[in-house]
Amino acid sequence: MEETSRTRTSSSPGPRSAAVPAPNPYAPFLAMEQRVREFWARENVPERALALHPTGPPFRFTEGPPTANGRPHVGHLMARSLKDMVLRFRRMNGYRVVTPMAGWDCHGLPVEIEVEKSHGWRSKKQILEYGLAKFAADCRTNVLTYEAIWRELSSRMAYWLDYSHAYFTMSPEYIESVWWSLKELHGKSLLEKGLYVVPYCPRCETPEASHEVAQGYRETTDPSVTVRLRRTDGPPDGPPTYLLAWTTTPWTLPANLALAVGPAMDYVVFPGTSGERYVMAAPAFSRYFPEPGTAPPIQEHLTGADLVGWRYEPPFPGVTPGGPARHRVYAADWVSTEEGTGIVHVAPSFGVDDHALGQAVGLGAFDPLDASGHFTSAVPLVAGLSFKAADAKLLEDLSARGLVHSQGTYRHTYPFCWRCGSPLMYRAVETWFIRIHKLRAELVAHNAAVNWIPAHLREGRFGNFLSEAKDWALSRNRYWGTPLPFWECPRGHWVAVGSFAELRALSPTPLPEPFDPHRPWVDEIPVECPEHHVRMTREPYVIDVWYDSGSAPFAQYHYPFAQDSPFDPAVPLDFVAEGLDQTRGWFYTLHVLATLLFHRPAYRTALVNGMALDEGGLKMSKSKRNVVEPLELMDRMGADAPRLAIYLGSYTESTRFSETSIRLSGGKLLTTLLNVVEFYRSNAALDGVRGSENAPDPSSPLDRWLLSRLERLGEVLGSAYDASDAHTAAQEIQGFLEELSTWYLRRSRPRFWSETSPEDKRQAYATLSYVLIAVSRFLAPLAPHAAEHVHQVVRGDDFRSGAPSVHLEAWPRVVGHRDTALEGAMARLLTVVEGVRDLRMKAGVRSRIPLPELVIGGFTPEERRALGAAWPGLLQEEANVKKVTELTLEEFAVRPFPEADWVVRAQEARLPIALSRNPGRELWLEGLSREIIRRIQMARKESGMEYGDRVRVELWGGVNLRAAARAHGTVVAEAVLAAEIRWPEEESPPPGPGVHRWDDVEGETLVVRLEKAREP
RNA sequence: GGGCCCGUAGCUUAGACUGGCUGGAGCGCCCGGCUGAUAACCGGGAGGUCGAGAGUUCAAAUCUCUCCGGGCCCA
Repeated sequence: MEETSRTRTSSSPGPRSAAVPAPNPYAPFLAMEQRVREFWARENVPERALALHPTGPPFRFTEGPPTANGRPHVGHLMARSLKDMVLRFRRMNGYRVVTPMAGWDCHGLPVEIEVEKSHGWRSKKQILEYGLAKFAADCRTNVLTYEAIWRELSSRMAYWLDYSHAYFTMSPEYIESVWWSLKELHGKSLLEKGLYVVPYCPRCETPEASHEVAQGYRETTDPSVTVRLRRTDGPPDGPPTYLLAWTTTPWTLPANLALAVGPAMDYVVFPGTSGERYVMAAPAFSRYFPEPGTAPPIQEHLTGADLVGWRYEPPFPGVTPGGPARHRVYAADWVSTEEGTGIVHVAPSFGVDDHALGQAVGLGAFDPLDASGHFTSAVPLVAGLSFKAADAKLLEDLSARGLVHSQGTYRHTYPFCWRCGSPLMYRAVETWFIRIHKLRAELVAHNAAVNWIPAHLREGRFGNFLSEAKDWALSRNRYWGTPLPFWECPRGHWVAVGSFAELRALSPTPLPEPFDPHRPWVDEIPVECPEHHVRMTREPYVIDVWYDSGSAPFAQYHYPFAQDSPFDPAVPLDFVAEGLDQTRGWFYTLHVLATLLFHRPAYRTALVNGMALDEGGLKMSKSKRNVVEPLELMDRMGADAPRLAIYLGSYTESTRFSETSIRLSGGKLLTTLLNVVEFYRSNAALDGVRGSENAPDPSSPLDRWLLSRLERLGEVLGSAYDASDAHTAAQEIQGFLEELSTWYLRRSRPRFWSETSPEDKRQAYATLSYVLIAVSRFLAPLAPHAAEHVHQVVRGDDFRSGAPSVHLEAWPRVVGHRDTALEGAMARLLTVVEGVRDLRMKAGVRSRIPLPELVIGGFTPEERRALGAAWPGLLQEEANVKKVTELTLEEFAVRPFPEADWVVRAQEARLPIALSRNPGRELWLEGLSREIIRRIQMARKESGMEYGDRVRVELWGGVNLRAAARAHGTVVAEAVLAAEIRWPEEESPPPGPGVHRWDDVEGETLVVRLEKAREP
């Protein structure tokens, strides 16, 4: 890494990091990725990769469209890393990904609100004043605000998507497909218009769907009030009796039309301070009067059924219209006593249960609010006030009239508009509904076939949501969206239009060319009823944007209108992946539409990542200033380190994101890999070797072990990737690289420098290059840049023009290198190696000094056979001993090892070892010669010599050092590439450049002076 | 209030479905070593009430229940 990175860093900083001159520890990553990206761009690798295997089996995929006017965050980095992993693996295995098309979610409130903000508007009315045509144009412009950033995110992290054919949910073709689907649903009688109580945003003046509401729950404090309502049909001479009702929405009290009680529940009657009588549920009584001494006496016990039919005076008499059924007590099974008084205030316009009760007993509706949630003149006291703002004034008035029994505040979670933040209200409005509940059973059945990752979602979060699937409130009283394609005839029926051709046929005038189906233009088309030949009007709504994105699998292809659509209505997608927040978002709408339209599951596999948290495990939010910007992260660390960190971590759970954690996981793996490759590159360059991907057949046990280990890795990876399990894949690769680097390579290093065993050297190169090329493919789905780097460097193509890319290569085939016996035996050998290190430390003899003999006992004949003839040599080098003696367990047990000469490690009963501890003068001198080598190497490095430079060396030292150098002069000269080694006569060296001095080399002083030798 | 997920060493995690050796590894830390990958490598060590408690069992990190803490979702 060192040399190459030094020359490359100058060109590496991206546009954002250019301002920060501080040295970046990830410069090697950045430099590597920069070169790779340039290569990809020059060779059009992404385009070619996406076009691979045009006739291969399809792997069906749909990219979930991000909202095009929002910025990407780290969560998208997670989801996209996972998607990329799966798609790359499939491509490597001959599949045709259908299709890696990017997509944009273009419609809806997010866009409208952005445009409203840009104009500084405060209400929906201002949109109309501005003009719908201009507004739609503004929305269209706003949609792609962040397109460039999204493209950069994809490109920078190497998530290869086809952006040039991206689908837009606002395109006429897309909308036409959505219209087709709506007509289908209409044909199946799954669409219905009616009065439904829905979550309603008064600021946006539109209902929201349950999956939208799910985005916006927040903790909030509301007033909590208990009102007393006087019974009007009691005995005329008795004291007044009051029913106590509790609410946290005082603004709904003017709309009160009834009270509800639990018919089987117990109620008590107790006296007030002025002789009046109160009624509430028995469990509530003990909550209202927790101190036994202060509770009033209970005068009477009643059941709920006793109360049913009572009449009472409404909280706002004269304001709320009366009626024969109104302002009476009804029985309801949903009344609870856990909160409030067990007597529930019923406002049919503002609650699901209230509405249902009103329908059942004929209460009708009374809704004193206008579309924006402001009181109309129906309630003069608060006319013009918004519903929340009216709370205080209404309470004041109730209090003045003596109707407030008690009040306080109530802390609870309450839904707010997921886009504009206004508190929502539950409100009966006229809306179009998809009657999902009718198909609940089918929804649940199809879910059973989905391979959820993690699996618990099937029965858990997603399954629960399905089993109580609510009808889908589809219409929105807004402007920038797919218009609802239903036209109403004045004669009282309506016509669903499923295509532009149908619209054309119903219109006496030709459609404009080109036709934009958005509002207002769609509403300018005159449409005639085919039966009655009168002008029809379109239902004035647009539809929920989530319906748009849920339509992506077919609408992105303009199905069923396009001639060459790859969409097959009978077949689910093979794969989708998004964050956990989409469980009730996109995953849900995909599932619902697939079931309703095609009667099949939407996808076979759904991979769901957890949420991205900050370093301390907290949710990222702008206000906490703990948001990690994915592009900034990659500018600093590159893409592969964060990607690997994602895979290595437990991404199906919430995951912490920080530079530190990424450095320690993904960065570490990457460093190990790059170091191994750099070792290979620098040596191969010196030896003029080019990597080969032909399967080698080496004789060294180390090589054969590595090949076997590689093949085992391939097997595990194959099944892990096949199961979309990036975590296992990444951890396996990490483990393999660790063993490759710290065992195989450490032990094999001398083989690459050998000038005496050319065949062994050739085999080492052949093995290592073969393995690294395989690793580059194993790694390609996870770390696309690093994989390409390895591929280019090891094959010797080195990014030249026309060089093949790893991302156009196939998954490696199994060639039969597996040798489990060898793997087992090597593991045993490793325990011996560790044992020798331990013994050397106990003996106090450093590794550099050779020792005469290592005795081991207990290798089985099978293990010996598996390791082959060469293994004692392996051990000899690793242990730095002159002789390895093999004994059986029995022989080892009876052989004496006197402590003066031996250190023994016998506790490993099945593999005992003994090491002779006294080197003797000859071996000690040999060790000393290696001390000299090491010092000269350090001097070489400090002097900035290149690996291949030949040098002239002058040495000064004591008698032992001289003796060592005399005995091993040739070895020393070879090792340090010395053209000449001299021991000058002068007592001490002249001062000057290239002089290095050590004062304690085994007790003597060593001085080295170096200079570069002239080329011979 | 309900549902789902998570909790293993300072950090990242394996083991949990299918109970069984002394709960394994990497990073970090301490001691020592090594030096043609060097912000690398090797040996040794300290560090764990497996969130807590109860139950089932010859045996529980693992199965069951309760509780605590965190996250997400719902009402």
